[in-house]
Amino acid sequence: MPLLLLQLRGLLSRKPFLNPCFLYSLGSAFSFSYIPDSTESHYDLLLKSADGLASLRQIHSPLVVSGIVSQSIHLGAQLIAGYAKYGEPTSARSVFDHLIGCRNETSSFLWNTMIRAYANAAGCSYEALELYSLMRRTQVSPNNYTFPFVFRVCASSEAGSLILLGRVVHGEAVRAGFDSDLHVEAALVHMYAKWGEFGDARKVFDKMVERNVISWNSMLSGYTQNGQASEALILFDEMNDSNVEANAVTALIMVAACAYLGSLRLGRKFHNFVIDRNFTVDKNLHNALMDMYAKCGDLKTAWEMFNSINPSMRDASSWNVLISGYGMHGHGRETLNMFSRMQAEGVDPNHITFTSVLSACSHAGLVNEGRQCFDEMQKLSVAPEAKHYACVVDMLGRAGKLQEALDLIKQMPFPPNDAVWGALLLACKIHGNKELGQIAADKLFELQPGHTGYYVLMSNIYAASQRWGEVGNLRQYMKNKGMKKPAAFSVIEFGEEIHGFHTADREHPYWEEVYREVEILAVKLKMAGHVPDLSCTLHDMEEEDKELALNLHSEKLAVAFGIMRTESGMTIYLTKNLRVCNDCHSALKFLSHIFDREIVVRDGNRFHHFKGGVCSCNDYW
DNA sequence: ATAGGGTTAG
Repeated sequence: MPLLLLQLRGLLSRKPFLNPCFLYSLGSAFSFSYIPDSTESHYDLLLKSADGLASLRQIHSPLVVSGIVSQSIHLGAQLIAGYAKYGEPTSARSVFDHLIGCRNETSSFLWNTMIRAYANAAGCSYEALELYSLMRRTQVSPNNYTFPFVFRVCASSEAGSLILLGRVVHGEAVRAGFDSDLHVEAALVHMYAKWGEFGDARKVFDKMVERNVISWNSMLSGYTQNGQASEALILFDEMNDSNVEANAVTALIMVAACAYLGSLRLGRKFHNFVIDRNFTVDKNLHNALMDMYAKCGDLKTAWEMFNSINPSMRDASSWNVLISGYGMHGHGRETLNMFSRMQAEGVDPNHITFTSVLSACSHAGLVNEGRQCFDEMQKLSVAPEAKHYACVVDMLGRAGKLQEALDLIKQMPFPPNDAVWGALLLACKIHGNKELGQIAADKLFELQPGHTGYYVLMSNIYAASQRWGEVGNLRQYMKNKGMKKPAAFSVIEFGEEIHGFHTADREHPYWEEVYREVEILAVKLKMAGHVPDLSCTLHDMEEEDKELALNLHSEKLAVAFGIMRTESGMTIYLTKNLRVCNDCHSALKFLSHIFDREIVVRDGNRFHHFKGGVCSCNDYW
């Protein structure tokens, strides 16, 4: 055993804080000639303690010179994994190519390591898949370690829709006989669930002999990420009935599901679940809980949770959750104050922070502040992305500065996406600008031909300027393509009860009573001065039908039910999947005054707090 | 000698 190795071992056992790489560079600096008799285990130790790209490269070159790397796939794999860890897949690949070139290597191990290196590196999905395909062409067999890496690549969001390829590889795993391996199955469940292919995910999941918490979590998060949070709740009950115990990750996913649904009661239930099970509340879970309280209308608790974090432990993500929470409730000034405090406390804002701040400015109509913020982000070298442009266009557009919004779009250094044009289209609908709206719509129909919302917006713009012919054409087009206007849906929660209402709902068990209550409310509203806004209905109806249709909007049914069923003075919490229409917004303001109740509504875009006849959004939404 | 799940915007 060479001297250096003995010394290293000795030193390390006595002083474990000493990094052998440091000693090694010391040795090189004094020209100790240890390299010629260095051994595999010597390098093994060095590689294990390499703590950065520089030290890795330092070890790499003598390894090549001595020729040891060509003899040891073990060392080669360590180098590959090391380079991958420090974000250098290209260097990893050169080691791999060198080894494959000189060794005629047929074991799968090195290939797996290299595929993993690509799978973990950002933006290397294509390389990972290409290597997998090369592996098969070179007659090296993929094994139970290979498939999970490949499925993870197919599941990764940067890789677009790789689900088809995933299915092909799934077939290959079946033929190779690895499809009932626990890890392969878990990776498959994750991949299918991630892409919302619940049938296939379920098929793999159901036939797993050993169904563990990881696979359950994959299914649950798949549902939540694909907008099916209520399915996640159902599955969670199923999990409870199984013999698998939920863990802190399960709780995190479920808290996020409640945030999505806007259900404070369920959110609290899962918070208690975390406490009862004594789960460690790490930073992520803490943030998820804060976010849930903010998104369920309970800003006070979100704020308290934020304050319970030791100030020195507050990082960008905890600030981001708080800032976005205040922003979506329309508290523009407070949001900007928090943004300043964040910077004063030395936390660097990131792209998410700026999205939240810009959107807060948009909600609160703080145009100048928003413009400043957009300039500031570029000074802080946070590159504006499409979502930031979308927020600014939204902000300018809502404030009626449509031309400025269009000018900004034209100045963008990359092609605007659907979010940007969508913001402009919405602004055109609010301000009734048919010409600009047409420009935005043409782009959107090209970019997202299947997105129903844009057609609905454009037809609203035509309708507002009485272009019935064009309204008809658009509707006919949608009908031909089988596109349906998304159904409005409102949920009201009180005590232990949750009730959902569609537009003109006749399925709710108490719909007849609710309809009677709505009629009573309509009379009270008129007496108080509310004028029904008939523009919120389809044009080809009789006038009286229009008024009736307005009264059956889902939020009116839900609020009527709330007024019937809850004690006077109690705050009413509503969640709606789409934006509130003008007529409902006005009606809710009057109702909050007539019944002297606070009504909190989370619509598809933001919160409205109705109290004493006014709304926290100042009619700006 | 290599393997699986998670939050934050709109």
